[in-house]
Amino acid sequence: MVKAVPKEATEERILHAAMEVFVEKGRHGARMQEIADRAGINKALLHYYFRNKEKLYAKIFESLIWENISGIITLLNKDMPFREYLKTFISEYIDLLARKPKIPLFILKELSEGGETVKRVLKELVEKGNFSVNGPLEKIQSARDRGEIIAVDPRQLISTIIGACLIYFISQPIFHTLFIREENFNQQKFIEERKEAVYQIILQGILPRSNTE
Amino acid sequence: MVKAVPKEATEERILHAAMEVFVEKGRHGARMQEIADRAGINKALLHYYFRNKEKLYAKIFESLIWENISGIITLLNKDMPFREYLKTFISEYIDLLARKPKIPLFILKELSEGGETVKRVLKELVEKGNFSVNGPLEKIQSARDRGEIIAVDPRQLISTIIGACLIYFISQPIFHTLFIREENFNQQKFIEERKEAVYQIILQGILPRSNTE
DNA sequence: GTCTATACATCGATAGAC
DNA sequence: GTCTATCGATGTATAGAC
Repeated sequence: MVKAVPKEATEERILHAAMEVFVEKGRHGARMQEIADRAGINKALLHYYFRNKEKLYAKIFESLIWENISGIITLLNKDMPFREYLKTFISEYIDLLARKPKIPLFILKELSEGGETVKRVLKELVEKGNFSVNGPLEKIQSARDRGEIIAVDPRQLISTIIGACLIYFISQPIFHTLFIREENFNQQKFIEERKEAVYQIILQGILPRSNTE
Repeated sequence: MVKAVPKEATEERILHAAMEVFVEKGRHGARMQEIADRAGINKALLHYYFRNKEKLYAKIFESLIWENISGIITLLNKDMPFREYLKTFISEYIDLLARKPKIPLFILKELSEGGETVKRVLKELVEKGNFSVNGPLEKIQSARDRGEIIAVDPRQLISTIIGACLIYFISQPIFHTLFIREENFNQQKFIEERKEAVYQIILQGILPRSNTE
């Protein structure tokens, strides 16, 4: 037990480097050489730990999509009064996106290109993961039954919320190009404002109205 | 002038094939061989028309992002009463997405990976394109001044609308996996419902309320 | 487990005939 | 303009020493 560095050190370093490179460059743009370099090893060792690029990619994609989906579903399954539920979800999901802004675009693009590996992982994810969206769907349904919100299709509502949260992070380059003129744009501040803006428009959008128009 | 097929035929076929392949496989996943095959020619001819892969890619990316951005901005610049404006934008933008669902994800991913070519094209787009979002921003501002809608940051509002329209199309595989249980899900119908859902939640979200809570 | 050296495959690009 | 054949570069994967 003299070793200060645990056995897993190398494997962990590889996985960490691989995740960076795959997310930055995509499945095909990623180079084994670059992954090896960032992990501080050589290519041969990559193949010793993970037989080939495909298997390494699968590991990375699997862990990223798993982490992401379960993260969102966990947030969607929290139990609290509806308004607080909505506010908390938006706030925490945006925090999550701000921490790792490039993950969603990576996952979505890989899913849409949909090679065999991706399809397999997605299938396994559903079978093993036991991810159920029934909780959130029922939650919205019952808020609607209690008259807290108006009649909406829960799937539509969830789509809108997630889309509203996501858009800034996936469109950041084009958004900044088109909308930002300020020299020193305060991104931190904008993100905080975004939380409030999304919450307000969604909440007001589904609250019942006493006055008829 | 005996030739029935015009000179441009080959070049057009190449561009068409290249667009398909680049959009499906991405910049690095695309293969010159596959482009040649789909265009019904051989690799050498590809290099005869477009010196190399980079230039071919640039052409495709350029035309796609130009078409897309100017499409959205054109929709955003229509002149009509605010409610109708909102409804029309959402409806027509979703129609546009339904027609070419894979383009946005392609553009967003390429932008985020941001190689030199992409940066150059984006820069040229802004300089030459003279794309101004001032129109839409002022439109929202004045609707707000007239009291038709409540006080909102126009940039936040536009982001929310676009995110809400976009989300279904970019997340289609995962959305279907998680939310669709029906054997014969009617996508056409869902998209039509989506238009109405987005319009309603956004409109209600920004309408003034007479009753205070 | 980790390295160097190298085999093997693929792909972008070019030469040269027609 | 279009083709076949081939080069050269790059990238994945393996052999074999330590």
